[in-house]
Amino acid sequence: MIHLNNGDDLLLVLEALSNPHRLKIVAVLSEGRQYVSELARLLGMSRPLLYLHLQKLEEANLVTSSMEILDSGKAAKFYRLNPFQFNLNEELVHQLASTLTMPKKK
Amino acid sequence: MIHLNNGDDLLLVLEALSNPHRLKIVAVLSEGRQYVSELARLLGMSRPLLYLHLQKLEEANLVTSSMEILDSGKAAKFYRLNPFQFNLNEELVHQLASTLTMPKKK
DNA sequence: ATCATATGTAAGTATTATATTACACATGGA
DNA sequence: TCCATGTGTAATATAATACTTACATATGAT
Repeated sequence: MIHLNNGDDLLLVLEALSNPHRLKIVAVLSEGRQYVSELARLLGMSRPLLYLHLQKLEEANLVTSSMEILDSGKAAKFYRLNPFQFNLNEELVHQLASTLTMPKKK
Repeated sequence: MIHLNNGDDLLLVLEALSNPHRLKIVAVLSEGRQYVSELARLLGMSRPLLYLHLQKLEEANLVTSSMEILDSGKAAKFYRLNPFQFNLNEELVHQLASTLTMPKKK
C-alpha cells in the first residue's frame, strides 16, 4: 500500500489524480491490469497521449508496469494499479504541508 | 461536511488541492479563519496571486468567504475552511469516474 | 513480402495555469 | 491632507500541461 511520507509525496499524488483522463485510467486499471495499446482503445485516446498520462501516474507510484508476452506472441507492456488509500482531510494537509518544498517544475 | 456527488466534483477538489500554494493555504486556514491581506503576509505571496488560488479553492467548495469589520474599523474579507474528509482510494475513483464528463476548460 | 499489431519517442503546437504589475477605490488615524 | 491598510481586478507575461503528428523498430500470421 502506498504511503505518503511528506508534503511533496502528497502533491505528486494529487497532481497525478487531478486530470479526467488519469482518473479514467485508474478506474479501468482498478478492474485489472491492462496493456497500453488495449488501454488506448478502451479509453479512445492516442497511445502517445496515454503514455504521457501513464508516466505521471507512475511517477506518483500509483501504477507499475511490466513487459509480458501476449497469447498472440507479441510483447506487451502491462500496467497495474498499486493499491492506495488516503484519508484526505484538513488534518492530513496540515501535517504534510510543513514538509512541502514548493517545488519548481523544470 | 463536503460531499462528492459525482466525478466532476471529485476532479474539482483534486485540481484545487494539487498545488503547493493551495495546500499551504488550506494548512493555514485549518488553524482558523483569516483575512486575505493577513493571509498574504503569512504565506509571503502577493494578494492578486492569493486571490487566484482562493478562487480555485472556493470553486471546489473547500473554503468560504465573508466580509467582516476588523477592530481597526476596516472591512476585511475572511476565508474559512469547510471541513472535508475524503477516503481517496481506487474504489472511490472507480465509482465516480463513470460520472466524469471529461470537461473542457473555457 | 506485406499486413496487423505491438512498443517507444522526438518534435512541434495548442491550451491552461500560474504569476506579476499596475491600477482604482474605501476608511481610519496622525 | 496624507499615510497605512484594506478590497478588487484588468492586462500582461511566463511556465507548465496537454495533445498531435510523424516517425523507427519488432514479431507473428497470411
